[in-house]
Amino acid sequence: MRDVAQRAGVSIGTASKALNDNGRLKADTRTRVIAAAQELGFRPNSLAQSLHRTRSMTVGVLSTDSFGRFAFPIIEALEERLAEQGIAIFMCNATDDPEREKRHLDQLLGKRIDGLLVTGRRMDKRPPVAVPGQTMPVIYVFSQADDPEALCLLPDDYGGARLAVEHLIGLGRRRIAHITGPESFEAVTLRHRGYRDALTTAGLSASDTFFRKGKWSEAWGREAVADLFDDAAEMPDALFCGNDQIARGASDALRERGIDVPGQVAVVGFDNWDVMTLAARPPLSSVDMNLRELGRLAGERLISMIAGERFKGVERLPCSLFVRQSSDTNQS
Amino acid sequence: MRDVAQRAGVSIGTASKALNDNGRLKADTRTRVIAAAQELGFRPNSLAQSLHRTRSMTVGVLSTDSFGRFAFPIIEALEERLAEQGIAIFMCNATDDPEREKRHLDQLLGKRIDGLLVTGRRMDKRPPVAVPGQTMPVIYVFSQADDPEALCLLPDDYGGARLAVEHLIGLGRRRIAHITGPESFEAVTLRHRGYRDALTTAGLSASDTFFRKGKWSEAWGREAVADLFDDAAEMPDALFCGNDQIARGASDALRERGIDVPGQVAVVGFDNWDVMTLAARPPLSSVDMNLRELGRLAGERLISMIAGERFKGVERLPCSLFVRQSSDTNQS
DNA sequence: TTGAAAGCGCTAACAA
DNA sequence: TTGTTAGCGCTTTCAA
Repeated sequence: MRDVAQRAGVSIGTASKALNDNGRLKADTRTRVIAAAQELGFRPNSLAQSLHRTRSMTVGVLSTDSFGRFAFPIIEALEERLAEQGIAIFMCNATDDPEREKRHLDQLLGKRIDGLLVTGRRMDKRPPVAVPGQTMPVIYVFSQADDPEALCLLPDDYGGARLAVEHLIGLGRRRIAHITGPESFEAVTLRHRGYRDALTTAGLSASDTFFRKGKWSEAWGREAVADLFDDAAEMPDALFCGNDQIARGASDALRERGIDVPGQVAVVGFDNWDVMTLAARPPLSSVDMNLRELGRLAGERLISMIAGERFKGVERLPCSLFVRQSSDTNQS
Repeated sequence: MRDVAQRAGVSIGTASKALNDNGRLKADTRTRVIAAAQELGFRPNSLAQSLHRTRSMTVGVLSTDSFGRFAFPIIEALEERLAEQGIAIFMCNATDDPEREKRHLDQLLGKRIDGLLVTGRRMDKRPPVAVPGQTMPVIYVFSQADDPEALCLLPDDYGGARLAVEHLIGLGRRRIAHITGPESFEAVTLRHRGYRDALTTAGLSASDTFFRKGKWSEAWGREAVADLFDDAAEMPDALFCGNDQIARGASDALRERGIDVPGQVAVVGFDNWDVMTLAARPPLSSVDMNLRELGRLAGERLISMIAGERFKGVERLPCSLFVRQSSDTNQS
C-alpha cells in the first residue's frame, strides 16, 4: 500500500480511498493510484483489512460426520453462493468427535469467521454448537440442532415421499409397498409418514403388510423383495424405496424373478443418485432432495444473517421427482 | 489482550509473552495472566497475529473439477493432517473455469495463504497455477501440472494394475482380459501398460483381442462382456476392469450368462469403492488407490514446503489390492 | 523480570 | 480534494 501511494505520488490514505472506491477523489488521482497498484502487482492484505472492518469475509463449515456423499453438493453450492460475495469458506471435519469439534471451533473463532455452517447426516438432533457471545450466525444444514432458536435447513422428506407415492397412485397402482432403511433415521420416519398419508388420502389402506425397514443397502433391497414376493398371498404392484440403493437391489431382484419393471411392478427410489439410478435396468425413477438448492439457500441465509437478519426454526426445502423408466409405463 | 493484561495487572507485552510461552517470565506472572485470559474467555485474534508472523496458518484447496467422489478422501485426510498443525483450509471450486479459478486465486492470495493445493481429476496436464512471486508452495494432487518444477502427487496406476493382474495370474488364470474406460484418461493408459507388462513378465501374450476400452460405466462393463463372451472362439478366464463400475457391470453380465464368478471367470476392479464392491454378487476384489494416504502425504509435503523445503516432480503412491470373493477361489 | 513503544498493512475520521 | 493520524489486536525488540 505504501509503495503504491509512493508510486502514484499520493498519501497512503488517498491510495486506500482510491482502491476502495470511497471518499471523494479526483478521477485522475484515482486512475493514477489504480495504475500504480496494477504495475506493482499490489494485492490488499485482507487480514489487515479484516482487523478494521467488522468482517473477515470468511465462514466456517463444520462437518460432523466425515464429508459424505450428501455433503458435497451442499457445500459446493454454498461455496458458489458465498464466493459471489467474496466470502471464503474454511472446511473442518470433526467426525462426530466432540473434542475435535471443539478444537476446530476454537480455531475458527480465532480466525474471526463471520458465520458458521454445521452439516452432517445424523439420526438424532445434535447439541447446539457452543459459540460464546451468541452473536455469530450459525446454520445447521442437513442436520438438526436441539435448540428451538437454531436455524435448521432440511429437505422435505415427508413431501418427497408423498410425491413418489402419489406418482405411483397416478399410474394406477394400488398395492404400493415401502422398503426403507433403519428407523433410527428421522428421514425413515418422515418418508414412511408421507407414504402412509399419500395412501390414505387416495383412499387406499396403509397397512404394515407392505412395509419393510432394514438397511440402506442393495442387499437389503433384494432381501425385502424376496420377503414381499416369494410365496406371497398378495404381491405389490409398486415399490417406493427409502433410497436408491435399496431400489436398485429391489429392481435387480424383481428382474431375476422374471417380474417386469415397470409393467408388473413400478419402482421409485430416493436420492436421485445417478450412480444407482442410471445403472439400474431399467433406469430408476427417484426423488431428488435438491441438495444444491439447499446449499445455496444456506449461503443465502448466512449472508442475510451476517447482515443482521435473524432466522430460526426448521425450514424444509421441497424435493423433486425424476421419472425414469422404472415407473413410466409409456416409455418402457 | 488489553483486558487480559489489565485484569492480571501486567503490561500488554508481558501478557503476550505469557500467553505465547516465550520471553523470560516469573512463573507466577505467567499463571496469573493465563488465569485472567481464562476468566475473560480470551481468544487471540489470529488475523492480528498473522499480520506479524510470516504465516497465516491457512492454506487453500482449489478443486478444478467439482468436488468429486475422489476428492473427498483426499481432502479429508489432508484437512486432518493440517489440523494437527493448527492449519485451516480454504476450499474453493473452480469447475474448470479459468476465470473462476483466477478469482479464487486472487482471493486466496489476498488472505495470505501459506500454501496451495490443487486437485481435480483431469485427462491431461493442466497449466500450472499462476502464483506471482514463485515463493508460495503449490502441490498438485490427483492432478498434474504441465511444469517440471511442480510437485504432483498421484496414485501409481501402473503398479496398481500389475498388482491386480499378477494376482489373477497367481490364481492360475491365463486368459486375462482388460476392460477399461476412455483412453483420454492417463490412468487408462497407465493401467493398460501395467496389465500388459504383468502378462508379458509372466510369459503370457498380451494381444489386443482381450482388451476393450469404452466408458466408466456399468453398462459398458455389461456390453464388453457380451462382446468378449458371446460367440467367442476363446473366452477369458479372468477380467481386470478399469474401475469398479465396469467390474460390477461385467460381473452382473457374467452371472446372467450363467458363468460362475470366480469359478470360471475371476474379476478384479479398480477404486475399491464399497458402494460397488460390496453390493456386487459376489463382492468384488479391487485395487485401492489409497486416496487418504495421498491426502495425508500432501499435507505432510505442504507442511515441509511451508517450512522451506523444496520438492518437485511426480511422486506416485503405491496402490493396494483388496481381495474379495470375485477373485478368491477358496472362499467362493 | 517486566514495561514501553514501534510497527505488521490497512481504514476512517478529521484536518487542511 | 487530499493528507494526517489514530488505531484494529497483536508481537517483539529494546530499555528499565
